[in-house]
Amino acid sequence: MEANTYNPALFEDKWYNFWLEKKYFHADEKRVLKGEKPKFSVVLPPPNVTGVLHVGHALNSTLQDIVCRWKRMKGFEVCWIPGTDHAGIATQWVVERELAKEGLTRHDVGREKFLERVSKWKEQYGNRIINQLKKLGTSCDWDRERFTMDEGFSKAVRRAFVTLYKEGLIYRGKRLINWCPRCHTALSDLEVEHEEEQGNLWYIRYPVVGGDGYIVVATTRPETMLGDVAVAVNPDDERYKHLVGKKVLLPIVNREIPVIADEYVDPEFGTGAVKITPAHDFNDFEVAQRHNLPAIQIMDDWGRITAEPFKGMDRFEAREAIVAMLKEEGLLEKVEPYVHAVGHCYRCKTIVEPYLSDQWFVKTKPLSEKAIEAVKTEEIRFIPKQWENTFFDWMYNIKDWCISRQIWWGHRIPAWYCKECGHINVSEEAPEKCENCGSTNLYQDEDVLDTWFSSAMWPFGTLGWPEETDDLKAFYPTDLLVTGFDIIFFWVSRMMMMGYHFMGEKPFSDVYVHALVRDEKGQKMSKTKGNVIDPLEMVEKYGADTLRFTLAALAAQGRDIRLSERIIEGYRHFANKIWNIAKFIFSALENVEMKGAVAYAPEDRWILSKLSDTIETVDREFENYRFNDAAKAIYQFLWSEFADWYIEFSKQRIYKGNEEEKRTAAHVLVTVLRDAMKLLHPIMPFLTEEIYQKLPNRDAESIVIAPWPSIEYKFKKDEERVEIVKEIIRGIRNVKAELNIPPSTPVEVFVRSDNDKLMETIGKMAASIRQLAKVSEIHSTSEAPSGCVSFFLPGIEVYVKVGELIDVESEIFRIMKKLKGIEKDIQKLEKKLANENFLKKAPREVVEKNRAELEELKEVFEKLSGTLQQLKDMEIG
RNA sequence: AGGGCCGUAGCUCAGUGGGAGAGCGCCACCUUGACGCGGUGGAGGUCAGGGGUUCGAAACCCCUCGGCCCUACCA
Repeated sequence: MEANTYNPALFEDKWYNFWLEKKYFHADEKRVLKGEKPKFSVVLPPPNVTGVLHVGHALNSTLQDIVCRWKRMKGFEVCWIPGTDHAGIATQWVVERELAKEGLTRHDVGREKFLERVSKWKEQYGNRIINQLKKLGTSCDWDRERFTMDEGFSKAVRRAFVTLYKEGLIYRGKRLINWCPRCHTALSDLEVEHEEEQGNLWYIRYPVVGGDGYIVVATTRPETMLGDVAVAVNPDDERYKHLVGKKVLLPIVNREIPVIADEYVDPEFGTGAVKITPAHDFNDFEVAQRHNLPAIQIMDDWGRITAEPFKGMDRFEAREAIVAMLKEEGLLEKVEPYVHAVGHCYRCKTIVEPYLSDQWFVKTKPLSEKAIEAVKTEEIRFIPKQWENTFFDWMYNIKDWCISRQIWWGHRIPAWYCKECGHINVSEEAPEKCENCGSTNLYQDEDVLDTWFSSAMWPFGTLGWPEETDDLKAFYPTDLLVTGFDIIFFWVSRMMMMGYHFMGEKPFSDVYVHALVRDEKGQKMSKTKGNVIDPLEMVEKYGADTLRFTLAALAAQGRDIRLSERIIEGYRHFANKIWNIAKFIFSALENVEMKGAVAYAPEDRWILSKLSDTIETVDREFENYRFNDAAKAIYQFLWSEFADWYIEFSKQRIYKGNEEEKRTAAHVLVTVLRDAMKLLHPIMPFLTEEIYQKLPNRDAESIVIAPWPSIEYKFKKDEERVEIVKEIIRGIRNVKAELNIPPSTPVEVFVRSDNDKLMETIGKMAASIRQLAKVSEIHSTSEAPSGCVSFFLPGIEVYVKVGELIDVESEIFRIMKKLKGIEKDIQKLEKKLANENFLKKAPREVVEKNRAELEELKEVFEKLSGTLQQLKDMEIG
């Protein structure tokens, strides 16, 4: 404790390594199974292996760590399982980009070599984010670390797939899906981001066959007309009734297509006539099915046109070309600017294409029911509750989930096709022969599963499923999930579906949905905007504890966090303050013999009582995931109560007291410090350990496993009396400040009170009052002395003798100002208490409180008026 | 189009039916034996605006304005 200022770099790594060596974070399933300890289990949302730690991760893991460390100290066997996600599309993309630098594509190197390359990449960088988490102090059970593609997990995934397939909940079919022509894979509905974009509505004339004139259709995608199979109108639309059943000639292609009637068409929009392109539009696909129309594909999987006369042209080039050709032929009636939502790939932002292809799907409706029920009955709770709506909204409208991806990095679909009979063999291990015809001529499906399919199994896959492990028995279901709202659909709801289906039980009890971390202007942080705050840089500059405390202090429920380096810097002051509190206490201990009896002074009971209140508050706020309130309570206690008042009080005895007084003060200092460090440990693990280790009253090998403090002290009366002493000191300082008397000028003080207990407390604390308010002497008096400035507190009058220092005029001004304020309050209260409705309808205690307040104000008013009169007399005289 | 969130001190935000609060910033003063990353004292608010419910509203309801987000296949 030699250093004058807080320097976290000197001890953070040291203590983290110590904790790892001691295996404090390792959960013992046997202790739980034997009933020796209650369990508390959490799974860490696995970050992408490609990931680099950002503030969102920091917030996420800090909040979990706070709860886990708190529970650990409360005696729970805490099992917090970390790991990483293989992040199929994202990871593949990173490696493909590397290849591209060498001028290669994945197809050039081939599947096997490519996968080797990805694995190598994962070996090299996959643990980066895990190591970064450790810098933050994360207390995960690293012995249980998992990866969504490790051997056990792969087995779990195959088991789940096969089971769902046999139950008819997974099927294969040719459907229209979202396709990313750049990533070259199918995407689920969720992986498509819709963004408003400025486009056009092109009005195109389709000549009516065997008649005169045209039917005009409006479209945002003229290039798809090559695949049109009909024109649809609303059946009730009088304008077009005569045309239904007739044919029109599709321009450029010169194909005759029917005019059909379908409810789907909105007569109000555009011309009320819609071109139908089943292979390239989701709505059109459905219309076509209702009318038994074929789907004509005119684009390949790279987004290139396959139909003449534009074969080989990119979809957007083709749009220009077709519009130009239509214009030339006089078939383009008009063009209107039009804003519409366009789907983009969530990974590479390429515009996605509805694409007709063979894919695997999960039937989600049957799986969703139990999950919905669980949230309804609060078997699973969302915190804050408002997120339930988001969850329900999606679950009620859930659609089948496309789980096949045309990439290589991921869990390969365990399906083998028979070349002889076409049968699909689905099994966990590669079959030797076709189960239908016995042929050995089999080949495996090329596709892999959506990454979210495996992460949906995270809460039980990490515990060893499908084996019936002790871990599963001890730790499933987990207790808490902490995550961001952006993956409620992707991940949270799917874990619920899978958890109930395979475990027959919920995967977790509480889902705490945390905020999004924005920059100080409220904008999302992004590398392109350059407004990111790098948590590791912050750890280096200010310490992990400071960053953690900042995040906790800002984590109010249901609101985004605006973070700036300035705020983090501000909270380092708090860490520094704690450092200095400890420094003072350790130096105070040097000259004290701790053995022997102690006798509490009033201020001792006061701070111990406050400590108990704080323990109560912190416990409650942690229980309710109100991290900001817990942080605030500790901050307030340590700084505003302990440092500002108690430590100042204690100096009287530490520096000037007899042996017993010194010992008592030291004893209380150390008790409060220890318990306060424990309260703070979940939020600031390193600093609290550093201090705890130096405490003479340490009650465990490490604060990590130290018992959570209990509520032992309740001295309400002492608490109240010491509060009044504080008010006296504050009042004297205030008088000096307002009368422009330098704070250091000693003054004489008289107090008058009928409250013997209070007078006794004042007597005991006289030395503190003299020192802290710079008072020369404090006397008890039975009547108001003259030549004094006075103020009044509940049950006591205080007179400050200012003698010739007094400036009568400014004191008169001061009192008049006060009287004015009091008068206003009295009037307000009198009016309230004159209101019969208030007296009749308000609860009695509220009325009583108001009455008492009024009485008190009236008393003070009278006393102050007396003083004022005295002063006025002095002025005249 | 539907849904949600937010608007409180200069800034960032707590506060959800009975006294308008915190941190930072600001002003003045202080080399007080842990800390100037400190101490003491202080200034500062029509709780976005309007209406309603209530004895009583920053809080509950409705409307308006302003900011943000999510969901959705309207060509």
